Amino acid sequence: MNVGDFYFENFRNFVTRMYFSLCCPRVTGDSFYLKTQSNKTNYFKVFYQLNIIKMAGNVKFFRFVGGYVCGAAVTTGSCVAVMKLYKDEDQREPEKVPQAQQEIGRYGFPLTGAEIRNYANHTLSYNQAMKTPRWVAEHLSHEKLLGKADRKHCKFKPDPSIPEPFTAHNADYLGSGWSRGHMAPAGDNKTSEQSMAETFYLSNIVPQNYENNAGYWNRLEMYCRDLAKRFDDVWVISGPLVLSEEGADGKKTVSYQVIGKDDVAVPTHLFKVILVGKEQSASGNLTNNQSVSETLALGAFVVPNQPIGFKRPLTDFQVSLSELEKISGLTFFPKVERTTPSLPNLCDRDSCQLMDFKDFTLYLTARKVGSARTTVKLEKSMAELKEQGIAPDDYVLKLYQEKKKELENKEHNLAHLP
DNA sequence: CGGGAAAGTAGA
DNA sequence: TCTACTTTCCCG
Repeated sequence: MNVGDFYFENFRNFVTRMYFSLCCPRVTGDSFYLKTQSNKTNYFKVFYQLNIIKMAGNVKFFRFVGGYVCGAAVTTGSCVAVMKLYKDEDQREPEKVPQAQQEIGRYGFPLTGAEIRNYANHTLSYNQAMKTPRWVAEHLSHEKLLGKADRKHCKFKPDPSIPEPFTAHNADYLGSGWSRGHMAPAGDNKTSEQSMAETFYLSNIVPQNYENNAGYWNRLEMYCRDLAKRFDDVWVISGPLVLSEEGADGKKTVSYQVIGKDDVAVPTHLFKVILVGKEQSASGNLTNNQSVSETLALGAFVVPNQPIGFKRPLTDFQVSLSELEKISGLTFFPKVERTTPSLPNLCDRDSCQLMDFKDFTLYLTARKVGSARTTVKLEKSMAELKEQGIAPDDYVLKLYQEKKKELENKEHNLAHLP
């Protein structure tokens, strides 16, 4: 789905909601919608702010709805036309609802907000009660991981497409003791500023333990990106879990912290399902008797939302797909054939080995050396590496020497300014 | 790569 | 003078 279609989905959702709130105000009971329903001017104002501005510069949107709809809405300043369109649409295709259901549903059934939401490079379903995503899906490929989009230019912010009563805010997280953990990682979106910025919407964020986020989970995300070098396609679905705990009395209880004024749910665990496609080294096309599922391999992982050291291999946290589906309430990749035998295990086809302490520390050092702004900081990074008993590899050494020259020149010039 | 907090600045 | 935002510095 392109960006225009994405905006159109928001537009359609919004119009549908407004339509329902106009029809049955007593049922919605929602101040946000009630406030607007009795005042057409105000209604249009909100409508305009939320939707038209976003779509104004988008040619694809105009094409999608046939141009005249949006044109009419904008030029006449009336949403009646838009609503009428949807009404007419409904009348063209009358739903055959049984009599009993017609009465039960006279004022509509509850809305969950769990509908699929599409962004430039990720797709998610939101949980309006938890104020976190239910799941976030991505497709990784070698090409899409190239680029130089920088997370320093991004800001965490509420997702504008999530209704205000159901969204988390930055204030919920700040000072809470929990970090804002991406489900679709920023690092998977180096190719586009736009798609990276969208991963910073709080609809893609869950409260995550700092050390877990920067450490084990970070390395798991790196492993996924590494897979994209060896497989043509990598699909990743990530999300939060709240799992039960058995007390001393043997009773099982689900208990989880909530943070901030919005009561954002802190997950006890995080899951990640990884499905890989054809291996890049594979020569030739599929043979006729090779089924699609044979070219796929899958791994499902459940990781506690707490610090996890380097000693724990990823396979410690692997679970069967059916087990994860049972505890998450989700069915993953429903279009994949589920005939026996089950899908090949990712950890049989690939290593499932995360970066070890030495390589990870070298990687972090390379990052720090590359971004050092003074020679003091530069030397400090190298000293820290030595303190941890790790000798710099060729790559770090080369980066260090280049950066050292660069900074010495800069600081020399600065010291001799008139 | 993954994050945060303190310090500094602009505006009411 | 207080608040809100940006810049700078910091951590694993």
